[in-house]
Amino acid sequence: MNWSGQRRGYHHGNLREALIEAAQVLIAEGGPAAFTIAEAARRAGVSPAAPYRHFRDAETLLAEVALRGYEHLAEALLRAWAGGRPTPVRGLEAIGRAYLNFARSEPAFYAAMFEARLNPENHAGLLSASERAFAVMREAAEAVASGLPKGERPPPLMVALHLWAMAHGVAALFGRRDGSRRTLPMSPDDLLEAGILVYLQSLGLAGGSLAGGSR
Amino acid sequence: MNWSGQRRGYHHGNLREALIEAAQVLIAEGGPAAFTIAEAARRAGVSPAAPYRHFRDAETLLAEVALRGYEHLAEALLRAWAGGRPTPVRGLEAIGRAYLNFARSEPAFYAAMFEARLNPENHAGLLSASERAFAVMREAAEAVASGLPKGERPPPLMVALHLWAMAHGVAALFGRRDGSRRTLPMSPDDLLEAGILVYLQSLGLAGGSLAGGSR
DNA sequence: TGTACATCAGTGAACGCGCGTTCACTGATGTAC
DNA sequence: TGTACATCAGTGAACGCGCGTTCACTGATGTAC
Repeated sequence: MNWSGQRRGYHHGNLREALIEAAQVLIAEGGPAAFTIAEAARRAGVSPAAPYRHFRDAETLLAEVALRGYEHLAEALLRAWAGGRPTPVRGLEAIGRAYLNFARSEPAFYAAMFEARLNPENHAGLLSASERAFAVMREAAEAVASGLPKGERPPPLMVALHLWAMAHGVAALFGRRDGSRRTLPMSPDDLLEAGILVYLQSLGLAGGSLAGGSR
Repeated sequence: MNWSGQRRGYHHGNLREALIEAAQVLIAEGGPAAFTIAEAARRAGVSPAAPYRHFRDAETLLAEVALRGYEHLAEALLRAWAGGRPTPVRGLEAIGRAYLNFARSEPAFYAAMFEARLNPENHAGLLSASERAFAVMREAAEAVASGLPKGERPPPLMVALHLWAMAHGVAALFGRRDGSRRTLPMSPDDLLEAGILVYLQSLGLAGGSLAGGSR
């Protein structure tokens, strides 16, 4: 075994992981289109044929990055939710922040998940992994809704979808760190947080005046 | 001149437009990565060198598609807004619908605009074109805000950004017509409309109960 | 109306490139005995 | 502990491919006179 990532001669020891990491670097630098098997192999210090011992083809490697992305996102959202403590509303806001933060701090995962145009049918586990991530938002929406009087409860699934859409929209439009980012009068974080607050207030949660500022 | 698009011998007559259209078909089929100058030339019935009489390089052609996309989007949003008639709130909802509809009915424009990773600095006019599209949302948000008592007005720019983010999020996550689309208990249109309604209600507009349904 | 000519949008051949993938192979690893 | 051997993760050379782009060229167009 090779636990520190150094080469040690003919056998790499950890090539599968090294290739995934190299792919992430390439994707983070230039999007899914910038990832090639040949370049990933080069960066892992290995011949261009070596990756085929670990992945059927290039798209399979890309799908593995996307899969791990969904898993990491699910973990991050679950951590942010924190079982709905201190309150479900706070938890929902934290989920939004975590989503945005994930998009920014893991651009390779994010791009593999949402910009690579992978067909989930061709990659076992991709769809279910994305569903596990969404399930966290759904759970949060259900907890929030259940805090409302029975006659005033919005459909939790709808609330979860709105949360996802708002977080995704802010992340996609304003969350990029690179040059394509637009200048804004407020940080993406504040923008998203304000959006979630406005939305939740409408449901009878997260009271307080909104006029005149985002916080 | 050639007003019907047929070739007529050595000179194409309308190659620039034919290339842009071919590019759109390719992008609609497989995203920005599926667009190549060579294939666009082939589809326009022309040698691979011909495009260089009209575009400096491949990225410039792609940027032209994105530019036109922003222009078409601005037009579509302006039409939907309709000067804020019958009411600003209705106009804002119509803008949301139009945005979503644009993403669906013009997948090539949409992908060139948001998935091609074009740097606006490298393509004159791109940034300002996107700003013109956003200006419509901003105008709508200002009209909506000005209908509120002075002390309760949210920052119109923030409202416009929230609208954009929500519409973009729904379009990106659920608006695709292809296989990567997730199954939903409601149409993307209804989802977005409900989201906008919930949001606006919080601002003291668009009254009515939201519990139990999306409309 | 006819002709000479400048313009310029096309051609087609060629280039170098990097990619994905396959193949027979080789050498390191680890296990059975 | 030592040895034979199966396994399998690597090599490196090769392939065919399609791309972006350049170049000298050609032929259609339209304008000046």
